[in-house]
Formats: sequence, structure tokens, C-alpha cells
Amino acid sequence: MFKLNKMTDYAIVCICILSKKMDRFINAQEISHEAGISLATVQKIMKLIVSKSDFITALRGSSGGYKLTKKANEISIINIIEMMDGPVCITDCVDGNHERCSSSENCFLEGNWNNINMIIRNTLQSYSIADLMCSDPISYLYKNHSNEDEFNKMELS
Amino acid sequence: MFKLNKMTDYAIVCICILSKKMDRFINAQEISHEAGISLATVQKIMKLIVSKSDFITALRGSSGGYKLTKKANEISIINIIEMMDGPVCITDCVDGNHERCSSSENCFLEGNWNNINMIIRNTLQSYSIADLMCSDPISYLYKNHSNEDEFNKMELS
DNA sequence: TTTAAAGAGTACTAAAAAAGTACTATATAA
DNA sequence: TTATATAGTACTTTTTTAGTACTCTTTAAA
Ligand code: SF4
Ligand code: SF4
Repeated sequence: MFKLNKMTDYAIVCICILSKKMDRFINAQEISHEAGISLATVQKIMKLIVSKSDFITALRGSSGGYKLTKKANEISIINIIEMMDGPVCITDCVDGNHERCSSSENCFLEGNWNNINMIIRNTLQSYSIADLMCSDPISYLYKNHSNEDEFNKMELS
Repeated sequence: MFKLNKMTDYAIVCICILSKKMDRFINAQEISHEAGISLATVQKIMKLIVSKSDFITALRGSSGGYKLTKKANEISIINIIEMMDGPVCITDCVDGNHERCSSSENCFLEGNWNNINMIIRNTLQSYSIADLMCSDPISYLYKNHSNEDEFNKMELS
């Protein structure tokens, strides 16, 4: 499916929770409670995030936990997605992908996915977790798109 | 991973092959040969496509095969993707998704993915298999975007 | 009318990926 | 010193995806 992994989704939820309380360390239990995700899963995800990202500090011991070092509007959701899942590559034959497609020798579409992959990447790139938390489509579009092109295409409910 | 299923990818390759020879019926063996995909897999995919799409005709018997009823520029790649995989839903809590997220009762992000999901859907919607086959980024962008916004964001190689 | 060729339908198997669990080690503040 | 919290690792289960096999039906040509 063309869907975010559950773990990646959860990672974003966890980071959003941290971004709301940047003044202190939040521990896994607190995140688990607030997110409605099991403690074990939160622990697993947080460990991963810390080891792979550069915008989070962890502190052990009592009154320890996690704290962000960047603000919500400075963290693009593509950072989290690529951190958890590796590079966004819609197919195997896209630039930057490590795996190789077994049909690439015959396939006349080889490499042609790069354009659309780039467009999707740029979309994700321009979307911060602050945008995600605010959930207001109008503010995002006016901020990021000078024209009304994309705006009109959206079927606002 | 944020990647197209192999079967969906293959489906698009097969349809592209058909679109190059719209004057006659092409059988599974010929597609298999041209695509470099095993015959059994091509057969499976073609059966699926026929049963789910409205732009392909199948003919049994000798000199049978498959033929498109629409031109390449009239078939959006999102048609094929959603036909093979179901609706494009970046998370479970996006409108139009059938499954339910187990955290949706607690999660304060519930519903907030709709915007970005819509933008991705629109991107895929506006991309036809003719665009994919041509592989020329400039022609696509000038055709579909009146402004130079997205154009400038792309890192053209 | 017969026959070979090709798709339709269905069920099954194998492989890969994702999600969830458990346990030990290490660091920290009280 | 102790309780608490993260770090690291390995394992198991579940789910999804990919691949295979076989029978049935349709069709055009011999
Ligand atoms: S080379 Fe062809 S079959 Fe392989 S990933 Fe690219 S488009 Fe798909
Ligand atoms: S409700 Fe929250 S956890 Fe569930 S799919 Fe939506 S964002 Fe993800």
C-alpha cells in the first residue's frame, strides 16, 4: 500500500507531543499515555529516533526523558519519514535508492519515476510538523504557495 | 516503506506497453517478453487490471490478448495505483480510508493528514502514463503548472 | 466441427516485511 | 546506594506481498 508505516506514523505523533512541551524532559511513559500507544512500542520508537536524528536529546535516570532541540516549524515531516524508513523512493529505479530493480535492464520506464518522486519529496519537505499540528489547510497553502493553483485543486470540505 | 508495490509498478509498465501499440491485441506472452517480467506474473496482473478497470478490453482465443480503449494521456497513474492498491491514504485516519486506527480516539493528529494526503493525490492525479513515458520534466511542469513555483523547487539534473 | 491458443477464476505456497515483546546493560538524579 | 529511565539487542508473531499451479471458459483458425 501507499501508506506510511505505523511506526513512522507513531514517531511523528511522539515528536509532536514533545514539541508541545519543549521546556522539560518527557519520559516514555508520559508519551505513551498521551499518545495512546503501548509503552513498549513508544520505547522502541524513541530509541530509534534518538539514534538517528539530530534534533532530540535523551536523558537517563529518574526525571529523565526526551526533549527536542528544534522547534516544530523547523522539523520537516520528511526528516522523520526518511529517518524511519529510509529515502522516499516511489520505485526501485529512482535516484538515491539502494536496491536494484530486477527488471531495470529491460524496462523502458527506468528512471522515469524521478520527476514525480521529486515532486512528492518536495511536498513532504515543505510540510513541517507544525503545519501538521495546526491542521489548517488555508494557512499552509498561503504560506507555501504564491499561486492559487494547488489551492483550487484541493477539495476543501 | 513509502514505495509502490511491485505489482502496481508492473501494472503500470504493462499498461505503458499496451499504450504503444493500440492498433491490435497484445497477449500476455508478448507483454512478458517486452517488460522482462515472468509470464505467470504478467498473467496475474492483467487479469486483475481487466476486472477492475474500464479502459481495457480482453479477447480470448488465438490471436487474442489485451487492448486499451483510452489513450496514454487520458489515463492518470492514480487510476492504476488505486485500482491495484485501493485508495491512496497516507495514514489510517485519512478521509476515504476503510480501516480504522486503533489510536484514533486519543490521537490529537486525527484527521490532520488530510491536507497533505490531498496534495499527494492531486500530484498523482495530474500525472498521466503519457507523462511517465515521456520522462521530460520540463514539458510536464509547463503543461500542468502555470507558475514557476514547483518548477524552481525541483533540482533538475 | 475440432483443436489449439489465450484469458478468467480460484486456491495455495513461499518469502519478505512489519509489528510487537522480552531481557540485559548502562546512566542519572535523588 | 537505590530507584528510575534510556540504550542496546535479540527474538517471535503477525501481516502483507509475491509467486506458483491448476482448472474452466472463450475464441479464431484449421
Ligand atoms: S525499472 Fe521499470 S519495473 Fe523496475 S522499478 Fe523502474 S519502472 Fe518499475
Ligand atoms: S489517528 Fe493518529 S496514530 Fe492514528 S493514523 Fe491518524 S495520526 Fe496516525
